[in-house]
Amino acid sequence: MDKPNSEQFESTEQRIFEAAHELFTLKGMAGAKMQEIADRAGINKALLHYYYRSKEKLFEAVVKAVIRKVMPKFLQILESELPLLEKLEHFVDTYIDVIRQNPFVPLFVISEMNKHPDRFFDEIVPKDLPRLDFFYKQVEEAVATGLIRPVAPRHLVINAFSLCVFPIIARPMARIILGISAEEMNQFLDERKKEVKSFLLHAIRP
Amino acid sequence: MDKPNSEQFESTEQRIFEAAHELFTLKGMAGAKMQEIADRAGINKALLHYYYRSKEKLFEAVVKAVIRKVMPKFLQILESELPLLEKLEHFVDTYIDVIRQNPFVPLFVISEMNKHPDRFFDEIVPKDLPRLDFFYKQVEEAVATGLIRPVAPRHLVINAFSLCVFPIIARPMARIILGISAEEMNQFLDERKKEVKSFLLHAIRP
DNA sequence: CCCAAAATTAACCAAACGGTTAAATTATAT
DNA sequence: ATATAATTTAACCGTTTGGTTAATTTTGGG
Repeated sequence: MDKPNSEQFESTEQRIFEAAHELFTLKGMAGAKMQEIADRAGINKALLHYYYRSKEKLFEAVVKAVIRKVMPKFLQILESELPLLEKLEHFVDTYIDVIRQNPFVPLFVISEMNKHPDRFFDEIVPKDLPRLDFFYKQVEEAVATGLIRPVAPRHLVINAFSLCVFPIIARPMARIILGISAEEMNQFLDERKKEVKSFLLHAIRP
Repeated sequence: MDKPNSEQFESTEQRIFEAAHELFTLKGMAGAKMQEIADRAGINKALLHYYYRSKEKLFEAVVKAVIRKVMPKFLQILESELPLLEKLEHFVDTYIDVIRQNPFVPLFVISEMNKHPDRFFDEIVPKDLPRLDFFYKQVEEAVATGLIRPVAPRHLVINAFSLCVFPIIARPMARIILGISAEEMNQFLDERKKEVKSFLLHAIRP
């Protein structure tokens, strides 16, 4: 007999993980309840403890997976072989796209990192994260050849991240600051890729 | 007889509010517990319900006070009579200062706004928030006179906010991205005011 | 000094929570 | 087919949580 359930093709463990991912990113560790996760996964609550021993373990699994998947992705763009200006444009385009598709993930990561900084540095963040050595060198060379004005490479990185991430994760706050409707806000975010690229490149031109 | 307690000069209601403010901003609504708040305020748990009827009411009181105090402050800087470029520098200086002194408040506001957007727009955000009409006009004039290159005023506002706020609220994440120690991160944030001002002004120069 | 109102507390309660257990069901290999 | 292991469930347990109650203490005005 077939089960009456809908998603037959993922394993129970996967279903649990996805439900947990959804609710943890939406409500945080304390806000998401085990029963809720079980309901969303369409299984009994005891199964959560069968596959993941405790709430903390389940939470850690989600956080670890998110970080290990997302973090290297963007550092790799910065470490790629593209010319500096193209690279910055590519970074903005792909980063804004991904964050708009998963708007809750970055805020979740930032929040939980602030609540338990030690855990992250000790256990969760992968030790083999790409360093930005190549990118830094590239910036210094661009400064030396006069392609761009003198800028501190580390600040450039953080500025690029800030301009991409913040308006999306702080979307309701931005709406209030600008005093615009939800539709206007959507339009505003649609303009962002172009505006951020322009802003970044103008900021570093010689 | 004097009470053995330390802060004699604030009312009980104030003490409760401050304890709640501290714990809510630190742990969020779900993460902060009523007993914890009572302990920190040095009073019996029932007093929380005596002064504020429920956890939600207490939470709302804190959120409302924070927003009503912080939000107009910065919009007013943008609406002040200063010349545009000085105004932007002043904005960056004061904003970065305030956020570094209360690093958890903006993340708290952003998080809770994302969790309950409706409540904020309906109940919490003051209806008389300053509009940025004067600032927008000022930017357009500066563009017309050639003081700055053509920029979309609303994007300029959000860019300024992003560059100031994000590195501070995402401090642990920034540390990981940059791969630097806690002390280096402090130094990095110390450099921020100068760097952001420079970055902003270079980005909009003609 | 007295008394009514306000402030504060200890004890308690029901619901929600994370977690466990033992039994039942399903899958797997022989 | 059958025995064994893996999976799933219903029922339960102790603790924590937000909230209440009734009694006690403190306060302030007449």
